[in-house]
Amino acid sequence: MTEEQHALDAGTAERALDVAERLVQTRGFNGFSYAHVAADLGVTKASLHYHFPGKAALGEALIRRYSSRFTSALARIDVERRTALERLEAYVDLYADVLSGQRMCMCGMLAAEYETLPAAMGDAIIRFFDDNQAWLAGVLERGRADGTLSFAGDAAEVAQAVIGTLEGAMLLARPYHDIARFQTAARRMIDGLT
Amino acid sequence: MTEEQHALDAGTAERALDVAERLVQTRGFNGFSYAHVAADLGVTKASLHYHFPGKAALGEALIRRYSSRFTSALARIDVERRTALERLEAYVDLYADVLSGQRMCMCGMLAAEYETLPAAMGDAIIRFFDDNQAWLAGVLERGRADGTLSFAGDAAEVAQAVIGTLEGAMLLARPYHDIARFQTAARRMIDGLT
DNA sequence: GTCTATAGGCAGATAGAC
DNA sequence: GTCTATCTGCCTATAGAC
Repeated sequence: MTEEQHALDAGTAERALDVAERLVQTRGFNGFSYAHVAADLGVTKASLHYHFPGKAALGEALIRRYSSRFTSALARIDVERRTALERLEAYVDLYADVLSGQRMCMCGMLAAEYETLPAAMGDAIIRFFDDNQAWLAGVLERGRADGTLSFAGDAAEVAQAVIGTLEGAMLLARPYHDIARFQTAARRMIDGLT
Repeated sequence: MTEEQHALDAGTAERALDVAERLVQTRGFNGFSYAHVAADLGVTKASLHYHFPGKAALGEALIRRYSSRFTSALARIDVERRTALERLEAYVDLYADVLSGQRMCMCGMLAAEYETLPAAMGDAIIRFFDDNQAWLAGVLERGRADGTLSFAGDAAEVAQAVIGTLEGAMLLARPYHDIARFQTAARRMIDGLT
């Protein structure tokens, strides 16, 4: 089954996650409601409550799926790219793809709203960034060891800085509707590591 | 009249802005209501509607005041700091001060919610970042000219990258309740320019 | 300027039929 | 699984007294 077919055949729960994910990434968790999702899906709010008991559960499912897909993407990069630089560029492309869909990184958006979120969602967001940082730190460390990357200090710190740079660049590119703004910042960041 | 006295004596409108500003910076524009502000102030919602006809007007007033104060802060830096590096560090301190109050940069928070905001607020946010970028580009350009800073390419691009780095670092530091996370990223950024 | 009272709408959520 | 119907509460906002 192709990915396209899967999207068409997906059950209500999965399609609800698709719609809710887009809404969170464009409007924020506090900027959408069950009514929005239901209308877009052509079902009633009550139907959604069958699949997700409440908005908190929906939010947790959103982060779970998003994190899982991100982890898979990182594993794919490990397989498909050889050098640290290529892996770094592929990582940046993950963000660029999100932004090209007029969206913010879901966990970046949720980080902004952190104070208002159910505790379980907050914990999951932290884990998302921890996992990203750990993966990136590994790439950076190996790149420095084999001489293809160059930076001073702790790889974990640089990994943090990389994630912050990408999230910040996305945050600012969106109001301007200008993906080039993101690409320029990302390019400068990578250049600073080579 | 001292600033402290001013804060104590401030009229309802000004105090409402103080409360709303904090709420926007911690919870987002879609994460607070007139009821929150009124309760914190000890007045009724109707009273707030006398000072600000609607939430959109309140939001515009918030950005207007925030931008005005930021502009004043930049002018003060121009007067009080001499070198480009000192000005850059003072600029970073503006952000650090916001974060140390457990807050996100107001315009960074609003940038995340951009899609859901009244058009006038969106335009004002764009102007805020444009003004910041213009000021920073000037500092960077002069620093490069006198040899105290070192970077390649367009100063305006670097200014964008600096703002993005700081906003991104704030965004990520908040869920961790860890200001050091911000300071580390800011320090690395400045080191990359010297 | 601030209040009480109220309007109209949308939020998240549930009960129970089909 | 999905529906209709309904609930309670909060939202933004207004009218009019003091």
